[in-house]
Amino acid sequence: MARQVTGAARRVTEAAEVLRDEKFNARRIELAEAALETLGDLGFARTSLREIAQNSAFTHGVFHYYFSDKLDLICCCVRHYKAKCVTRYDEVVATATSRDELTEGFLAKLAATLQNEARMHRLWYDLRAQAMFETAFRKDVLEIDKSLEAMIWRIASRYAELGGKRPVSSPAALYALFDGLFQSALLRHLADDKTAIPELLDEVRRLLPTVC
Amino acid sequence: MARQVTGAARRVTEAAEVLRDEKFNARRIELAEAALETLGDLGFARTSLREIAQNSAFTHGVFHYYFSDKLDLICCCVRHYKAKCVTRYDEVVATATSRDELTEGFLAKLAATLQNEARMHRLWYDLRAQAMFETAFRKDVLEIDKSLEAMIWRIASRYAELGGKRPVSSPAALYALFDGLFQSALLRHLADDKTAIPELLDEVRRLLPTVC
DNA sequence: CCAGAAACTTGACACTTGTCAAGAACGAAT
DNA sequence: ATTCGTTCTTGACAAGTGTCAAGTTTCTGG
Repeated sequence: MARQVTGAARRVTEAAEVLRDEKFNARRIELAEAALETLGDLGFARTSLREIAQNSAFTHGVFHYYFSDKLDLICCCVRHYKAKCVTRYDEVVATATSRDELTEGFLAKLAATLQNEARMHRLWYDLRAQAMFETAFRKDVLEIDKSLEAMIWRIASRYAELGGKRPVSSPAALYALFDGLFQSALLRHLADDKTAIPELLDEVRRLLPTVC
Repeated sequence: MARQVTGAARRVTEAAEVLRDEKFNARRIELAEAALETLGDLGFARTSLREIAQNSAFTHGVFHYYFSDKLDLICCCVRHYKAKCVTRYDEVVATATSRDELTEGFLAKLAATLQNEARMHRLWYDLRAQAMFETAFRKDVLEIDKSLEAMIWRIASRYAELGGKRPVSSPAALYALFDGLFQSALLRHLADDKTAIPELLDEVRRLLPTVC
């Protein structure tokens, strides 16, 4: 019986531990989300923990309580950010029943992303560049890159399938192409170039049938 | 005669002024080159004027003497850096007499660049990302981007010409494609991925005949 | 209700940063 | 040789940085 009790007691403590862990992790994500706001505004180079704290409901000490250091925080931000991005086009891919439908759905989301989430995306490009200098970022960044490549590949495959074809180039080349176009359009958009978005859409509209 | 003297005198002072300006500019470039060393090592975020000075033969004060502020210095670096890059493949384009020759020349230079100038290129990607946050960089970065696009276009046009064809996509799309591939290969190369360079070469070798 | 743990705040630390002023070294014209 | 403008060095300043320890509040199990 003593054994049962200790067993039950251990289960309870373990459950409590799990709960605490979850709460801890949920808080980390809250903090990461708050940090992303400032990071999107200022970029990695100009963002300090105090600035993050000031633009949020938290004090700068909390960040040190939940993260071992600044890099740990940023890494958590990057990882969290990933989850949001990768599924962006999945619904379009799942519901589209024709090439045109897929094209228009994709383009609409593309334009909306560029318009409304420019800050987050410039942060992504910033962090990807930082990963070339900072070893600590590399693993996460490479992983996200792979996920994005897979995301593009899902779109292209579906598009090809709807036309009874197969994509003509590799996942890597396709991702490079779309990522490059998006990056360039983003920069131009941020530089107040009103033609950036329409020209990106034109380009993609023209490109899709030739690559898939 | 008095007029001639003052005219001559003015010519002399003007000549002296031009000389001084040239000397001043030459010094600025020296300093920019020294700064590029450290920037390539540490990236924009972690590079301070003092660090630049310590890794060079100069003291940190000189930089303030020749540049109005840090951004001015970095801008000068970016502009100077541009001149080097844009002509990298011109010789290959000019001398190649067949598609194969052009391909192999291009690939060789591509591999060498990735191998030997990784530091400078990661700096470029860093600065391009910074331009999304820092207005002061945008003009120069957009200009360099245009030059690089033109550079890729020269290669593609020549390649197409040698096959009696024309490139099938726009300059923008072609640049996006190659830039995206290069950027991804660079990150992998810096992460000690030995397959990065050969896989890039394979990809480009496969791609060239399909786009031109 | 209360003790002890968890969550958070505050303020201080050591250090780095960009900037700049004061002056030294240098060079050239008089 | 002296004077004057250019070039460069040095040291200082204020602001900002990541980090952390000490203390306060809040929560929670008994």
